Amino acid sequence: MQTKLSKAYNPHEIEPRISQYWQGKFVAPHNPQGDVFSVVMPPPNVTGALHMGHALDNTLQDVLTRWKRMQGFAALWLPGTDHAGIATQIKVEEKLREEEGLSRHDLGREKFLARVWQWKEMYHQRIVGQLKKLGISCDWSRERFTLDEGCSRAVREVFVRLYEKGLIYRGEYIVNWCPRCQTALSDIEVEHEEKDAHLWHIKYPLADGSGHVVTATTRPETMLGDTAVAVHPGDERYRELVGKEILLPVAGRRIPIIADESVDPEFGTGAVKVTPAHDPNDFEMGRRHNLPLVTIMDTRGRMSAAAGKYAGLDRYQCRQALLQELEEAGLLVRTVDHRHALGHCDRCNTVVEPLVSKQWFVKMKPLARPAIEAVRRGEVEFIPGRFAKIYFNWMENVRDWCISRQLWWGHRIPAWYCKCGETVVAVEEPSACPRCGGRELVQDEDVLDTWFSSALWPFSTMGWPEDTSDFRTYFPTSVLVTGYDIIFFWVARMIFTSLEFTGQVPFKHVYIHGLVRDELGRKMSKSLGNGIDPLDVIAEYGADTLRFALLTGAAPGNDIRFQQDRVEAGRTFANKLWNAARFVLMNLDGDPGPVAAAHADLPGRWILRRFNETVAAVTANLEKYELGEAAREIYEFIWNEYCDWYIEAAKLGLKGDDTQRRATQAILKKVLTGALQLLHPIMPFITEEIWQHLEQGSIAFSQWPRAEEASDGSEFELVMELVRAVRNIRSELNINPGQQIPALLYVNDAAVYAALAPWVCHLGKVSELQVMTHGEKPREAVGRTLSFGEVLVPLRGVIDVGQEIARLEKEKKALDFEVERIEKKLANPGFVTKAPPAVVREERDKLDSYRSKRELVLKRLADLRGE
RNA sequence: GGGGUUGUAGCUCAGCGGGAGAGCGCUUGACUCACAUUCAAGAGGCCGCAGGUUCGAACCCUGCCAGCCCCA
Repeated sequence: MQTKLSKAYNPHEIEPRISQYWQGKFVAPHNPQGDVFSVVMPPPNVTGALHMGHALDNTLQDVLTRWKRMQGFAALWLPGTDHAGIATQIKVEEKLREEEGLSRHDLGREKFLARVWQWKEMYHQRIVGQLKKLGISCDWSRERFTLDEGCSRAVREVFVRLYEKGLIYRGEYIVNWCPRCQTALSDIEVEHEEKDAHLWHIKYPLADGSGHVVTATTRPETMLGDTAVAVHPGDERYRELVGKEILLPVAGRRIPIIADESVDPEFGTGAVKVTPAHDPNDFEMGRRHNLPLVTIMDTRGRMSAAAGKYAGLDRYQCRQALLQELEEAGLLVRTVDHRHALGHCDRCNTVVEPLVSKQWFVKMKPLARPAIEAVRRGEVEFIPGRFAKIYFNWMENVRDWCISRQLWWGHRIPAWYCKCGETVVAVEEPSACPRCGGRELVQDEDVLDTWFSSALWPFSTMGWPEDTSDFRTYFPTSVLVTGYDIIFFWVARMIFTSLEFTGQVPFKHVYIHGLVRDELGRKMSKSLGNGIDPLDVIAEYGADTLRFALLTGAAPGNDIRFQQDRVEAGRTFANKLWNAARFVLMNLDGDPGPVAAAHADLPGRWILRRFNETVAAVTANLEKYELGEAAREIYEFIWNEYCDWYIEAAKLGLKGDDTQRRATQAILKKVLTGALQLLHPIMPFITEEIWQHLEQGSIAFSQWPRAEEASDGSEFELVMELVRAVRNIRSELNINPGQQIPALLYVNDAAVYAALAPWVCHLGKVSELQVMTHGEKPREAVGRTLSFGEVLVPLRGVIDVGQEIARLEKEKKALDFEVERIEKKLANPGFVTKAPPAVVREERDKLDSYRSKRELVLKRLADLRGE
């Protein structure tokens, strides 16, 4: 036998070759005519390798992009990577410490940055290689990096403009500080974790010696920085004491008792110590009451000189020592178990310390308002829609964004300070101070939050602030595809920066997906060691299979469990398709030409109709971003209809005369190539490979199939019903699938059904199908009631009439139930008058069908019982 | 405390107003000339619980129970 394809599907032979073939083919047109589709890739961090989440995210984008490209859109998918400030810096610092025992300070800023660039080059290469293995069709000629020249220019431009508008400011505020990373963090970089802890009740004596107040705190060590004690103004217990003074134990300072609405009288004792320099709420309270800031901790979480004798101790050591001293002094009233949330650095998991320091902030309220409205008006649409609620919830309560980081790896803040006290904020380094003319300007040491540059990604990558043709053509983008975990970090920020600087939304749709979890539903993480490397899966099963596994069986926005079973299902599907193609190729001799509708046989007409219905269904699902449903739809068509029914039926057509043979070949080919096209966005490699055995050029640039009006072919469904009935009987009688059996078909119109006989005999392994309208029915036969008649398989000697009677009894009971159910429904006047006429008609048809089936069953029962 | 989300076949999940579905697993039979990574037949579900809306509810609404997530 001569075949053009190997017997089993082998992705490892195909995928690298096809990858090579695609090289450079997905460059988006410059200045295109017609409709445009554009996507910017959420840039992976250059910290390390890609994980399953990236595989999912990029698969989704690739499906959309390939589909739109095939639909004839000028499609741009712009790739890139993110410098990932703090994450990357930590990695390089770790490496430096492990391999050379050096800190970044040992190297100095310049040399350290050179190392980070080396790291970046290496990991960037790796990431690009991984993305290519996934088979994604992005435009590598337009690849960007958040720290490249263009993006950096955009960052400075945005910073300067916001500063000039008063939307960026610098000031001393309390921020989240990571004592390990030695930098400020924004609110959302802090992860809250519930932990069992204690609430300590501490006696604070009044300065006039007339008594004391008991305060409750979870952080006794900060009492050294207390500058007040606060109670609720309406709290009768303490009314008399407001305005008096406390003599702060240990520190020996006098501090006032104040009244503030923010104190919860129900919490603890109703009196709280106020430490404006070490607690965000207290900081606010301190501003309201003009309390001084007493900072008693340094940036490493150690007690500072202001902590007196406790100076130099770690914050937790200090806590223990201080509690002991209070205990001994009889000031520790009681210790209560208490559960509360503690903030942790999302990069290194160290407990974050609220600290007062000078940082840069973005004023959020004025920027958030238009961003909320744009989503409310539907200019940006979240898919699924529920994620808009999450967005609103955050945006409406957003606080100012701390954007400075005490790191080296990132965009240096474009602010310069002069000895005269002047601050210059500019896109380019100023040569002299505009106020005093001094030339010794020093640039701010800090860099910007990574997300500051990410926020500009959809337009900075298109060339903004220049008015480039890409920017004019491809911005705003069509859709952003990303996970729900970064709606706040990224999506929200892109929307407001884009509205502020381009006057347009950055994307029309936001397609949100879930997280990829492990087989047990746990988050994949390094510490658990349960991560599955997408490259391992590709190495074993191929990228198509991985993509298929990620797409199927998941609803938009929901988390996915990554299951081995699903991957294997993908592989068997690929193999199935491969072998279907193999069959077709084996049975084509040259190009069969276009389908001649007039010569299409019954199965041919049927599969053409089903193909067109599938085109419509797959396309409609893709329009709705129901990618998993689209995948399921094409999967079922290929496997259950094309392979299981049409190919089997076509074997008969191929044995016919030249006309029949040619017509069958044409349909086999047309439906296969069409199905390949529908599947191509999902499984690009295998479809490209098979396509090239059948057609010219690349499937990636072929035209997406259109649903055409096709001949009906629905009588083939009668064949299918009949064949299933025969197989069913065969199974009941334990007859081998290979053995031919005779069958008798009783129907109203013999001529119509006699035409179906060849297909029934072929597919059902029926030796002879006798079609009749009346006549004696053999007693020793097993039957099935059909929607259009009755089929009997007569086998003298093998058949137990008693068993057949029992089976018929059972069937009668089931039909009685159905008939009764529908009769009741139709007897209900409410149903007949209020339900849509089509539904009522359907029910009537069903009733007729059940009744006539029951009739047949009853008659057969009577016959067998000899009544 | 606020917001979100999930509860459907043994497992993992689709479906989300008019006759309960898929993959895997399980049972039975078959090496049928594209494919045993296969084919055929089958077993298996008060669609979390209780109310409500509706001619009709697994699907919409409310409450409850159980789980998960985010924010404070």
